[in-house]
Amino acid sequence: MRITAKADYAVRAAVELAASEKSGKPVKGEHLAGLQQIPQNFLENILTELRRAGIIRTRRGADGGYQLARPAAEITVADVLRAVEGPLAAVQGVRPDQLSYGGAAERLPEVWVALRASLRDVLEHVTLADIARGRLPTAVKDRTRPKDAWRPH
Amino acid sequence: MRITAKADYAVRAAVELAASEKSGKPVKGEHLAGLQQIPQNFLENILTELRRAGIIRTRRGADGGYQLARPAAEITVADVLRAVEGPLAAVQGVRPDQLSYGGAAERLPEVWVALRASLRDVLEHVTLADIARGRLPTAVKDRTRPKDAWRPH
DNA sequence: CCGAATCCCAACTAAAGAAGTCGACAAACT
DNA sequence: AGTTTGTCGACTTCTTTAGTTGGGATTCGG
Repeated sequence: MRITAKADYAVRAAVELAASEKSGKPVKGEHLAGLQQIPQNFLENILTELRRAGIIRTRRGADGGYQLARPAAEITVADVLRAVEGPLAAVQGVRPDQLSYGGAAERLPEVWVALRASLRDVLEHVTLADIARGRLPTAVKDRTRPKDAWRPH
Repeated sequence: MRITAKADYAVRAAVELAASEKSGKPVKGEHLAGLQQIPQNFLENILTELRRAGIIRTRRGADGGYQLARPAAEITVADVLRAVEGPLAAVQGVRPDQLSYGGAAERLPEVWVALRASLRDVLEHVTLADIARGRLPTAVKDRTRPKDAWRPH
């Protein structure tokens, strides 16, 4: 249940691209790395994966750089995470809908499926534009509101 | 966002213990391993962690074995997962409530907190008794009902 | 009190994943 | 042509995962 550095970097970089979407100009790797304090070489590896997934577009040469391939309001955090890690939730590398257990644990897969559904509830509804603009959707706000949401559990 | 073999084994073993709760007798490691097809030595390591976390009780010698330390209806899946892995969600090992980013990603921690909250929504409401008896709470059922919850995403 | 059954614990290992780094190469612009 | 920038594969280092092994400590039945 951990979010890796790679996944975190991917989202942060994508959000920065969302923020400079209106300029229309590509952002250079070096600049992007500086904005979010991410090791540049590592970041460029990640950006290449995002390009292969069709999330960003790139240009080489002077005046080159990275930019979103689609409007920021149409790219969700789930899209970015799936591009750099695989499926959102997996048990020992297997997707929860393909599991089958015997004995008393027979109904356990349903729990894993529900878990995945609740991840999707959040991740598929927050767009890069939402984060960049600081206007998070109610699906998120409602879940951060309860005082104990911020408890260090 | 993956559930490790260890976490999966821990929950399955705990559910089996829940199922034989009424017998009042401890279940042997070898038997438990057989029931869920888990490597016995590895399982016993895990069970020791569960004991140290106060989730199960053990007895040695002939007639020894493992049993739940509290009623199965009072132990949630989240309890078991926290016992064997750390906190439910962490970004690069840091709990989401302690993060802070600059630039356009400033609001990103709220997304991670919402994510964790939605994990808790499921995991803190399903008990071992629920799974063993096959009666999952509505918090889970509602999330497995939509047809696309089982889609291979 | 002896011996068998059972859990306890620390140490070890092999394989994979995480987090980067590096250097040569390919495209684009001036 | 030459500089700027992204592309790609290979490599490294460290940690985690998924176990295994072997001896030690408890408990019980006889």
